[in-house]
Amino acid sequence: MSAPGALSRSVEDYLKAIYRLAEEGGTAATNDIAQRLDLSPASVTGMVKKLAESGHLEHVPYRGVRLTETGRLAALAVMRRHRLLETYLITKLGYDWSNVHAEAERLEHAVSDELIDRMAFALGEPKYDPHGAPIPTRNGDIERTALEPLAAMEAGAHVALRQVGDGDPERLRYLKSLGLVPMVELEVAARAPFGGPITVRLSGNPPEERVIGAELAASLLVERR
Amino acid sequence: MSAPGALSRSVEDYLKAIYRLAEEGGTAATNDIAQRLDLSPASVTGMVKKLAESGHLEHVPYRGVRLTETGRLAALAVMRRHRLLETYLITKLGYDWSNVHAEAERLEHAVSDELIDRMAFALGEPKYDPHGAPIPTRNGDIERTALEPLAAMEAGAHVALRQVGDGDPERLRYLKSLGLVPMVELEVAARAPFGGPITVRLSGNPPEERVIGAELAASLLVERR
DNA sequence: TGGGTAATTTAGCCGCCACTAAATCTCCGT
DNA sequence: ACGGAGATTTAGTGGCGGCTAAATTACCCA
Repeated sequence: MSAPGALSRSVEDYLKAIYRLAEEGGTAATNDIAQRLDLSPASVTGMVKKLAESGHLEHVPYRGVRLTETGRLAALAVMRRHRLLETYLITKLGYDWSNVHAEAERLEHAVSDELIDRMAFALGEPKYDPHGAPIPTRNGDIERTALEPLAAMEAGAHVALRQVGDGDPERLRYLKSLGLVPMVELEVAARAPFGGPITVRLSGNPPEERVIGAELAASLLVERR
Repeated sequence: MSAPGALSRSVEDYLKAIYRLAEEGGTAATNDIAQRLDLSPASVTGMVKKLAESGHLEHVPYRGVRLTETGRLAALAVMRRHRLLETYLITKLGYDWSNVHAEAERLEHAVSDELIDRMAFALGEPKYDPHGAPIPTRNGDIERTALEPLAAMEAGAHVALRQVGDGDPERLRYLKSLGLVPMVELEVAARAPFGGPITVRLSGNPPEERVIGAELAASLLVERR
């Protein structure tokens, strides 16, 4: 739906979802894709066959799916659009970081590459979006970040918060209220055992402490200091 | 496709086309709609029936179509989105007025009203788009301009150019090269008979003359001075 | 190693929105 | 008043991208 020669909205959503799944867990299973896109597994099978025929991915029936280079580039183009849109909406139009996701999700299928490039220029060619996710370049290069979840850090670790998921507005509002935004420096003050909460100390004056549930801590990506 | 509770892209295109036709020539005939949207007349009949059932228009078979208030408001919402998008893209992102139409045409179906309102605010709530078309308000009010085509002016008439069509990039580039942009003051210097060209004098220093073909002159809307 | 369960695919379907071909209506001019 | 041209509608179809229900496959465990 974007510029000429474009893929359908559906196709773009599939490619993006498959890319993200591969990024996280290795192979993308039919079920995972269905869950991520809120579709029935049967629907996914159908689309996957079409995408295999169009050369966007390889499909071994009953096994899984892997993007081809073509598919990878298409997925990255969508992600570039999404992340630049989020950045633009927040920076230039006063959106709150907690609810830009939905708007970007619709626009990413409608904007042309020209518009995206103009936005990128207006923003000074940013490398990260406001949630800390790296923005792919026009050519499909993307920074391979080696971030770890906060949940994996041992007590005493010094880390910088680098990236948070952009999908859930409520969670984002909560994180912002805690001051947990990308680039904040943290020290892991304590870890409760058995999947309990993590306590972090914000480097401020005076330092403040935050207690973070295990699930939330698993979704915060940090870099060691 | 826009914000929640939205109409499909097709429906929005139909409503907009019908509104524009009614604005110009009174009733909107099946054939006119088909031509404007580049669809077969048979397709139009089908969609028109659906739109009648959904209460967006009244349809007297074999006669014509008229928008209901619901349909009118929906059409105006799309036009507001389109015109504000064009204004924003030109003003804030450096688009040329000759080719912003296609981009706006796609985006008008994807942007939320929140985004449009933010753009309007950033632009200072403009009343006209860069081609001179009035921008409907949030509430669906639109200025009823009483403009006449330049082609209808007699020799000696003093007019201001107020509005030009936004659809044809090449024509827009040509107009711009002639200095024929909205708000320019003109005097009709001469009219050739039998649908011949019109010569206008631009109020400048020194005044310059332009010869405009009849067809082009019919598409330029002016206001008497 | 044979089942049972969960994942996946197939089969058949539906809504949306186009299309062509054929039928029908309107209306104008003689 | 009527015949024909042109406009419009009906009938039947197709692609896209969903769905459910049923069949099939993979895999783990006893």
